[in-house]
Amino acid sequence: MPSEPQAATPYAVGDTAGPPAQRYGHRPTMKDVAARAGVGLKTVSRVVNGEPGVTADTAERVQTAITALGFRRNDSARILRKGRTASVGLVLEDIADPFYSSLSRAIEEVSRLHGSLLFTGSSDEDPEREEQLALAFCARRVDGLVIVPAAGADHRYLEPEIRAGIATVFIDRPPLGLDADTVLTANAAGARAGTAHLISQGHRRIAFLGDSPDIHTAAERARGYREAMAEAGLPVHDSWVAMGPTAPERVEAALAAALSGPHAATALFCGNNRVTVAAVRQLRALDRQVALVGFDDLEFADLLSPGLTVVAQDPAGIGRTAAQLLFARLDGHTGPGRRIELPARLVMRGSGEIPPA
Amino acid sequence: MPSEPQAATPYAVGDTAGPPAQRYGHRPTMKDVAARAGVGLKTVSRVVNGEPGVTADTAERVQTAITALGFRRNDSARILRKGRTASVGLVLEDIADPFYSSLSRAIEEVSRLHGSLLFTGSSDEDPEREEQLALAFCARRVDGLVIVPAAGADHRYLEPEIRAGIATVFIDRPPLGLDADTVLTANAAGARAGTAHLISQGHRRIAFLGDSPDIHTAAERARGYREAMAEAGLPVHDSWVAMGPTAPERVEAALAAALSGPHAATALFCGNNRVTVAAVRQLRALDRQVALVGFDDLEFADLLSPGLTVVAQDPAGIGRTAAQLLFARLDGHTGPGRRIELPARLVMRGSGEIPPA
DNA sequence: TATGGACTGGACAACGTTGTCAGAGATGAG
DNA sequence: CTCATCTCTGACAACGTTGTCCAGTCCATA
Repeated sequence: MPSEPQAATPYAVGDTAGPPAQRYGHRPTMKDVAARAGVGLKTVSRVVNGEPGVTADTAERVQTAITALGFRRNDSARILRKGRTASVGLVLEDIADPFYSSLSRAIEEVSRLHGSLLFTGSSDEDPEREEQLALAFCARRVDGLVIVPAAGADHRYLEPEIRAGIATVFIDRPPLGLDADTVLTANAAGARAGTAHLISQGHRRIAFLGDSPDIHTAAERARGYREAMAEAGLPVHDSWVAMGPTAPERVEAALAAALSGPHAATALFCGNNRVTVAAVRQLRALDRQVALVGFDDLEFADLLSPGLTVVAQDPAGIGRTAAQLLFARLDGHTGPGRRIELPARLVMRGSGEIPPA
Repeated sequence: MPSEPQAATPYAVGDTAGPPAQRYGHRPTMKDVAARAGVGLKTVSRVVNGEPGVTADTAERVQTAITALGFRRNDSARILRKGRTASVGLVLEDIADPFYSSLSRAIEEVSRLHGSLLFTGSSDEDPEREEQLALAFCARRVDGLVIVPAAGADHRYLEPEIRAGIATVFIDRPPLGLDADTVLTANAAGARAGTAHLISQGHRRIAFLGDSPDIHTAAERARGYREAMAEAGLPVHDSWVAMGPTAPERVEAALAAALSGPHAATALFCGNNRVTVAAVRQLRALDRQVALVGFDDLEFADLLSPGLTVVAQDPAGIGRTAAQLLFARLDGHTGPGRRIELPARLVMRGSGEIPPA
């Protein structure tokens, strides 16, 4: 079984001793192709790139040599020479999260249309790792960056990069200390709509369980919740609001607190999909039917009983929009950062329509 | 709004006219740093790479110049010189599919420990796109490739690449026409176990709904199903087996066929998660309680009623194992391709334990 | 036959980095 | 004081590609 060494410095080219390029069992270069075809180096380049100025006859000789040697153009060298890398870096929280993987896919699609490849890295909500990843991408001279900011990250570290021309778009959460293109969901409005929906079903005591308030989306959703409550003239009891890490045990504790005591809530607004999943599991375990609206849609939401009422985001839309902003900059657009908010959509499936007990 | 041009050639560096490197608002190079610090070029290189042989005093002058100019080493050039790129390419079917995104995350983690960055691309089950992506990664001189073969792809196109030293690992499905490291789930065994479980619950007429038989995993799972049936001495009626595209409408039709007529099946084995989701939805719509076992676990499987019995794969394990094989090769391991099969696990949650009607 | 133009092919420098090697000072021994 | 040794530094070539530019060839025309 392979071993598992610690990386000295993550994201740095490993320091192999000895002469360079040794580990490749010799890669033929254009020079080799030229020698074999009996033509000049530049002629090979022309053939490879489909440039005009080569006789059909010569071109064919070159082609033959290329396939015979198994030549493949070295894009590293090409990149070095041309200055554009046709690649984009994507830093997000966790590619295994369906929300981010949908988003990633949308970015990939748009990138493909523009001929770009995609580097992806997960920050795990760690600002240091976000920075390492983003800067490693910059060192590779990606043309652009798409970043889901980690909680608490200060993005001024990107200033030299952006000045140097790396197009940068932030998604899901705004950057800190920087003006840049940003694509967000209308988190507060969505949460307000979700909460208002519960109120319209007759609920007066509604709990909010969300992620840490230093995560922008979590804070915004909490704000929307409070606004909706205030708008309806409803008080918010301390025991109803829990914000912090979303590990299932934490959610269970928060849920137990919210649903007990003299001020027991009759409905639940869950700040993200992890909370929703944990809460639904816990309610199932407790065998309690409590009204619930979650932020973020889930694949099986319609198959639960009752179906899960959610405030759905549009991850693919966010990704697509972000990528479009990015490539617009790469195509020459300049100007101050644009901020686009995509609406969230209330999807009623039953759990949010349970009346107060 | 940004425009959406068609890419001339996907994954090729865009042809910008004019002198190269123009779009960067000048990136300082080591030469610039050297000039500013009043030292030689190589000294800057030494400082940047932490090589010995530089006085603390000189090093500090260089550091100052670096931060003043916002210098960042150009890894493209470094790569060109050193020959190793510290990057890995991952080609899979669809990064938005939770199975593949978990897998991707695991590969990313191992890569990070080895100091490598990850290129990701989705083939959408199109062999041509798979090849385009893989070769584009090779042109960037990734050190290694991890590939989920698209249905019907012939992988001999990779021979020159592998000969040239690009470590290659196939996952989820074996390569065609090539000997290489491969990490698979024990698909047939898993499907056999799942089917046998239904049989042990008293079912005699069990349907199999799966993906196209030219997808290796689908074929293997079908084989496992047939083996289990044969082992129990049970016939397999034609109307029970449907293999093909997994769009919901197709699944609905197949399911209707399997559950009707004189040979109506009493239980269902679903060949992958997309089929399972479609089938569960359809059964719900028809309001029928039919025994069901699915291949692949689903996030909410325990929250359905009844809970979903599945044959669970271990995507993270597959990804981790594949990445370990890959880096073992990069660390010098040679020899013929290794083939590792990871077991699938039967998880009983209720839907597979419904008795025959 | 000479001349011009169109076309083809190749020599050369450059992209930004790193490996090699040799030079410049400083230090110590004889 | 000289020579050897050691430490630090920098000049230079090379990685594989592409842009520039010039030289040669071929044909048609004056």
